[in-house]
Amino acid sequence: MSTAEETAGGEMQPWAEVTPEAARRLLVAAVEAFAERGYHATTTRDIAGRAGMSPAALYIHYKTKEELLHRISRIGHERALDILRTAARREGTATERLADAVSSFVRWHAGGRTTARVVQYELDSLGPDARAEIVALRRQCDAEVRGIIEDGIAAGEFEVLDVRGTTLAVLSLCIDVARWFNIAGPWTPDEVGALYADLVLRMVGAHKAPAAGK
Amino acid sequence: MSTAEETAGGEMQPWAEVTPEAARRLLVAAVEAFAERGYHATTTRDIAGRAGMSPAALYIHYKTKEELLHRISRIGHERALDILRTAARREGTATERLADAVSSFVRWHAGGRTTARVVQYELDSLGPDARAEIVALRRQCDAEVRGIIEDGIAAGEFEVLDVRGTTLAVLSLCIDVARWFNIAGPWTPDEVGALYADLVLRMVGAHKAPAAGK
DNA sequence: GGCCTTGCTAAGCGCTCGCTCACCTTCGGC
DNA sequence: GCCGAAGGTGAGCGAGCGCTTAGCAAGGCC
Repeated sequence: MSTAEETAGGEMQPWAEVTPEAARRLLVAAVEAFAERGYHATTTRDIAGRAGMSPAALYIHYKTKEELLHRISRIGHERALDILRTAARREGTATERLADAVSSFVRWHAGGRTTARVVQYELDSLGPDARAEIVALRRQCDAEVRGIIEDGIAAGEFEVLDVRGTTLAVLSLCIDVARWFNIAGPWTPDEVGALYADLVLRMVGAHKAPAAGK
Repeated sequence: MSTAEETAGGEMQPWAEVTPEAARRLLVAAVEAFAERGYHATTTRDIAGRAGMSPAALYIHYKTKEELLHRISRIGHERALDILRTAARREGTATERLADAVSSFVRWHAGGRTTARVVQYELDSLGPDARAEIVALRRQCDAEVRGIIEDGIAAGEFEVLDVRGTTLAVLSLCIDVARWFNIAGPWTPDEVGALYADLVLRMVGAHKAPAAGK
């Protein structure tokens, strides 16, 4: 299984780039708390407590509570874009690349559900400047997926009525995995990824099956 | 266009069942505020202000802020179930009924985006008892859609790998409309409903087109 | 050994939150 | 014209919020 996320230069430890260690502990604690209760319902005391520190320690490493959300959101979106971009630009037919993109993206949303929830659903809690930066990253995600679909249409592999709408629906389907996964059913991230890749290929009217990719 | 929502006994004024009028005004104000900022970021002063009343007036009609969310969520879910049930139990082939269910359900999420956002995304802000009641309604929504898909398979109209997973994906796709609609693109609720009905029929491998339904 | 710098804590500031309470209208019944 | 109920208000309570500040322990440098 040589799929997008292993070859994207991504770390296995998703927050390894955050230093020093105390700042990373606080950030991981914030991800968990935000995913569980939501940004506004999470207190700085809760975050510091989960990291085993006093409330004041948070403000040595971060200027505000919102900066924590901003850094989480930016790193998460960069990772998401990385996954999609790697799948979009690998070799192979549009069918294979779309299946890879969807299964990788879904696996990320299912496996890292805590992170993905924060990344995908707490966007409105950011201030205008931070939100604008993140929205730009999201548009790039959209462009990568739309690119694959347009390639598939040009190559005669896909049959799509509305490229823009179908792109949005494909991304929407993947993103919403972060909301329901692990609440509803007994699937592994791999299983959901495979199922969703099949569903998406049907949505774009792909003519031939992907190359046995999981 | 004789589709689910017109024949479901639903009101055109969605909150008509809430009386007296002051209680309804407060509830409508709460829906708007919750949809804009989220439950936890909304203050009781904000809700009362939007309704043109003093903060204390809220507590004449509702015991707590959470009771407001609970009532909104229950009425909204009952409406959603109503839409799906009407489409599921009308006459017609499984293909026609599924297309009707999806397009009606999507139109409701797109058109009443403020309400749908609260209903679909603020579930975790409810306490355990209220949440359990709402989750039961959601399971009934799931059962209605699964029923149509199983009918379609039995009738040889659909080809589906995983009934439970596909059902979940169909509902997920529709629900997520409440998150992105009116942010991303220039579609009307009708257009999104029609596009999504087509996409979902592809997902279930429907063999013949639906009967010209919008 | 004296002395900064770094990373942290205990205490608490100012503020706003959900919610309450004492009181004030308005109005139908008689 | 008086009365009680229903529906409203202004002021404010206790609690908890995001964030700040004064001070402390530890380690490298001279």
